[in-house]
Amino acid sequence: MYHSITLRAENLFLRAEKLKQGWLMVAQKIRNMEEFSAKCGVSRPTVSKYFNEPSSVRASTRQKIEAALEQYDFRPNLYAVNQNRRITKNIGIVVPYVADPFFSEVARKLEQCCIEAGFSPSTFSSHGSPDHEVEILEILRSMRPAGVLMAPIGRASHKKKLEAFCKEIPTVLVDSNLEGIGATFIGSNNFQSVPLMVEYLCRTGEPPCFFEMPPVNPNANKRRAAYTQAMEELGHTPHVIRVEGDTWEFEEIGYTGGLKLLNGGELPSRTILCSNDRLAIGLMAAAYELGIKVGISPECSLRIAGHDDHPFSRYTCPSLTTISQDYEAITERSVDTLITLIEHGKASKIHEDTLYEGRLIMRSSA
Amino acid sequence: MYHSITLRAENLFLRAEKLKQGWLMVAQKIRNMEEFSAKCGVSRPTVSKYFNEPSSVRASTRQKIEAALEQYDFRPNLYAVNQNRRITKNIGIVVPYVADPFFSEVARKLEQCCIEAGFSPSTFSSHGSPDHEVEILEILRSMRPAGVLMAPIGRASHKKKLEAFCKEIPTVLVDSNLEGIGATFIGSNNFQSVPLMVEYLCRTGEPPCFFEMPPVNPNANKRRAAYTQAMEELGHTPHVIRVEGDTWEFEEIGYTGGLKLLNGGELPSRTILCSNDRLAIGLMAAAYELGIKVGISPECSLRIAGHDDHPFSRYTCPSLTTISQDYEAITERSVDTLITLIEHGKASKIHEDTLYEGRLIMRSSA
DNA sequence: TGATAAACTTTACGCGCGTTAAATTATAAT
DNA sequence: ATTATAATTTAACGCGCGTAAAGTTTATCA
Repeated sequence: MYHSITLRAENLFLRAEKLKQGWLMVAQKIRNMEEFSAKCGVSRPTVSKYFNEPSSVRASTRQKIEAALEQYDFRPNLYAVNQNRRITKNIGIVVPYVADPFFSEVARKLEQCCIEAGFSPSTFSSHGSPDHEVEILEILRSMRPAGVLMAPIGRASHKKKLEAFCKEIPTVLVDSNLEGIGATFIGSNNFQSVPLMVEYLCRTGEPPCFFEMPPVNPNANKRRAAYTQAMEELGHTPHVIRVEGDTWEFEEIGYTGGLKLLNGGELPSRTILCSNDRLAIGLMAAAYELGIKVGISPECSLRIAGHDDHPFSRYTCPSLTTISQDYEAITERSVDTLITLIEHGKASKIHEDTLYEGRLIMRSSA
Repeated sequence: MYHSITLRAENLFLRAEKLKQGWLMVAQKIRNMEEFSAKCGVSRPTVSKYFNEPSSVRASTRQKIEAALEQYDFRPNLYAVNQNRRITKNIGIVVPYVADPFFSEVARKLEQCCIEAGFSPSTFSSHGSPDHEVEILEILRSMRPAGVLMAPIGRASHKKKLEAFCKEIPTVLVDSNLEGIGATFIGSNNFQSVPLMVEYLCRTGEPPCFFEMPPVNPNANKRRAAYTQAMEELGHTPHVIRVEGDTWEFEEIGYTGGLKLLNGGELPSRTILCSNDRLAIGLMAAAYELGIKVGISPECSLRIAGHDDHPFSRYTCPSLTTISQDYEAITERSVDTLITLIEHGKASKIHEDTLYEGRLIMRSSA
């Protein structure tokens, strides 16, 4: 939408300015759209129109403006623009914990989609703290965004404040759903992905137990429920192992919990399905430390599987068998939905939640 | 002229408001500072002063304002504020790749420091693309930030554009230095940390060879040089192994490069020092796949060490021996430096670059 | 060629706030 | 109580741009 100035053009300009001004070595800066429109030979309202939508002006006019843009380095003042537009072109993106590679990937893809759609994304991380999440909402409100893409922390989120926020600003929930909050929810279908994994594990060895931490978000709950259901449907007894921990340091939780579990000797199954990859990574570290071989090969005594296809799960030792969420589809669909919501108002609120299916990624840990 | 019109309209509005308040007890929405100051019983300029610096108004006045703040949630319009302030309270943060946990940690800490100092950070990730890095600079310029904290991509960065940017806006370089660009540089001292590791490795086993990818940034170059120097000082012959790859998927590069290397059979040493942890993680995955035992215990045939203390390196199998950079010190110092730069102008440009020392983290991989 | 629509120019208002100067009031110190 | 000082109020301007209305030019098509 806005045009960047090439370095070459800048240098040419500087040279021309120096020649023109002779003794004054100062390059003339364009201070505002008024000055710039004078250089264009086009009126300010037309230049304004151009910046809002280049195709809305005549081709000949556009050429004049773009020629000037190459010579003079001008961009409309962001704050003046946003103050005067009844609605900004900003989209807020909120993730619960950006240091979690899963969410940094999600954030990256969301950003990309927003930019492609002509919006300006601003990404925030709640850093795992519900208070900080609420603070972000405050900041967002002061940004008057056109809409918000939000992956909430989950169970600990301050739901009433979220709800109030969503009523004010079009918001699409991503990854983790909070019933009745936001215009729509887009995420993955745990009741498809988890049974897929359970079935695979049962088919290839001992039926799995389920390794989880206290459910910080609805996904965790759903995954446990999906596990139990799948096991029962296959005629097996489900076993859920819960470990303590309420931080977002999932690897640490999986590691310390894993040490306890594996030392205890009362393992209900030699196949462990973890509620997410980060937990699995911690558990694998614990197993390694205890000299327990993990994997599908005959000499191994433990199988471990995860969920999410964490970017590093490809490089664990052994590589982690997991479920891959359809990042691309989820992020694209989220942005699309939000934009129609922005453009067509709440009329399109009829949107049903969208759930994408996960893919089984068979590697060597299970 | 138009003020009278505004005032009249406002009176009408207030009257309507009184009616409404008598009817229903709905908390009225404040539209601007004018309205809010009326509710406070304080003049608008004073309220304005309060928001810029609460301690600059009398305690009794502050109480009035804060009492009103509790009743009517009002925040000054972000865009109007920033348009009118000669300089904003924004600080731009740029990292080369936010999906790299090292940088997401750095970004998180930088954000935190900025907030504590009363500034509003905006974080951007170059996503490993120099073009995108330049685009971010354009966006940043339009944000008129008070200053910028920048971890550049490095070798591939468009240096001239960075240089031009830094001349315009106070910028502190973090993590990766570009000679002559920016006001100061703050990072860690590779010529201390790498020798520390080399010495440790030599003392406890076979002197290491150095595993690196094409140096994407000055750090990589310095680490190699530091390795070579340290080896020579200890009377050993340095061996540098370079693997190909120009993306930011370091694990993948380490993995494929590692497979080739370890299959080749021409390994110069059974101890490998990697130029960073992510590369080491990939290499370890390759070793695992080839059935090569990594670690310090007697039955292992390969030692691998990294650099950076990547959040995940604690949970690799085996856990990764590495160098921990002093994140806290680096980020705090960066923000401090930037703020003095902002407040005292370029007068304080005398700042020398600051290098922090790394700590040896002995785990079980080497 | 003339009629009509489309694009443009001119003029002007308003957004919400920072900021300043002068006048006023509150507080502290003598 | 008087004075000096600090804090506040009042009034007003300007930031840079979106936007609207009315008049003018340019393009389009018969």
